[in-house]
Amino acid sequence: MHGKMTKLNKYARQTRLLVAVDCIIFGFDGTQLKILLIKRVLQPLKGNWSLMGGFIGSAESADEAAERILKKLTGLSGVYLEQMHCFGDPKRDTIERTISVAYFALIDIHKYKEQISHEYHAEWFALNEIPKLLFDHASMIEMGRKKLQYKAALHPILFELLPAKFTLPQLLILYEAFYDASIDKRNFTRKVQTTGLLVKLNEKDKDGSKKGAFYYKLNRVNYRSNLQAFLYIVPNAHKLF
Amino acid sequence: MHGKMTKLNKYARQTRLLVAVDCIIFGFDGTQLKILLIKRVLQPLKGNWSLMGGFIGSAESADEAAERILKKLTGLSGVYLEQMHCFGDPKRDTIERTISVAYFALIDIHKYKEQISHEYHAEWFALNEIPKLLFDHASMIEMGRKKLQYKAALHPILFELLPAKFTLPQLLILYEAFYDASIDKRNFTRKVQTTGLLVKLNEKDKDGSKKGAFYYKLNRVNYRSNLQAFLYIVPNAHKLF
DNA sequence: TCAAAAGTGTTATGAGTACACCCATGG
DNA sequence: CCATGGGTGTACTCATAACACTTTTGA
Repeated sequence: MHGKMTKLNKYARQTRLLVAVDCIIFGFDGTQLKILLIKRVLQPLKGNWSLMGGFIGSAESADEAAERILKKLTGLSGVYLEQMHCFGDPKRDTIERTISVAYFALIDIHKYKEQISHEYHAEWFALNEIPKLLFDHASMIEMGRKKLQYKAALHPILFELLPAKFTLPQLLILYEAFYDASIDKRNFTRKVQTTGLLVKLNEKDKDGSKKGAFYYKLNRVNYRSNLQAFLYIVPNAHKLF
Repeated sequence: MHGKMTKLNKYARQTRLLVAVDCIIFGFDGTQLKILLIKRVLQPLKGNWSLMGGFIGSAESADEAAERILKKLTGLSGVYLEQMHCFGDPKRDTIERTISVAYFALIDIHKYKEQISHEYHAEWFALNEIPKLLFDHASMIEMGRKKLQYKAALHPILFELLPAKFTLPQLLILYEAFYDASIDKRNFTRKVQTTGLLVKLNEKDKDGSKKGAFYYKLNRVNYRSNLQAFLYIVPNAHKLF
């Protein structure tokens, strides 16, 4: 009994399945946290809103497929992209059984705008205004929101949603929007400052006020080494869940 | 252009893949954290140690497949089982490309012993004595260990590794073993007691000492409602990562 | 009686929280 | 000069951490 023979015995009679990747793409427009959805222009299921997704090709890994798909829609690569969960219900895809590996991506919404491709009829939706979605995409988004809330309460990943230069008031608004809570300005800025993640720039954003708010950028070195560390930026984080 | 037609266009030409589930089964023997591995007795790759796994059937979800596979090896159902990560490298399985969804399970090692099936040549291995493993199973275990350490630092899930009745010294030893650290007994017991997760029984375990240690059991109601809450049982949890 | 493990209380430190006023500027 | 948003300091509270002795009992 050689390998090929046994492959027939053990592997060959198994069912092969379609395997897809779906991307939950988060962005922040300065006021609200939003998700990028596409509208299907082709059959099947034309007209349905859905997450951006696609099948895993025969020579690519799931991570590579997610990057490819994200790039196809946004033009962006090298952005924060994390595998979230594998959705395996046999009835989740109504056309043919498909396993889907959901990823979530955090992007700077402004970078996206420059490179938007209209081919997919993509639109940003606020989290509380998500339209009816294809298949189980609504539960994917719900899980994505929860997991991101969980993770961002412990780790400084929301910076990924901001441009390279941002102000402390912008950062505060982002956290307040995402956790739907008002956060004390003084405690917040102190906490963020003591993390050592920020570098103050000699430049002000005068858009939001007459006085202007200083721009900051990330200290990328400290950022990378602190991504795994617990940094409780959100107040009362331990009571959140 | 109707649905069937488009299914041919869009779905039909996609590659279908084998999709498997692998289970990282953790147990605690009173001294060490261990993982249950099986030895393949058939070709292909006979003699290799590996995680317990199997292909996802055409009518079952990934979660159901994981439960089925866990039950096949341990005889146990209703145990703690959580999806961990989907491993999708096209070269990870050397026989045929297979996507694998890894799960981790926490079981009471003593329950298992009663129902062990010798069919799979299963053995428990301490985490620092894992033999060479099939495919990418070593990295699955490594990720499993890390994720479990992370999660158990925040949530009281290690109770799943203990029998229904356990003593505080046993619990302490479990945490010390898992985090390879010595933990202050007084702080530990106080912290655990104040969680409200434990019910003290009027019975002592006299195995470990002459004096005997009181047995406790879980308050299942509080346990379930606190699984999502942050409970920092491990000291210096925020410096761990 | 003694060895071996179980059980328990106090103090100190530091992180988190609550809270209110001055600053800078453009209109 | 004033309205608007930006920026900062202090005191209190509570959770965590450090630390050592007494109790029980079988051999």
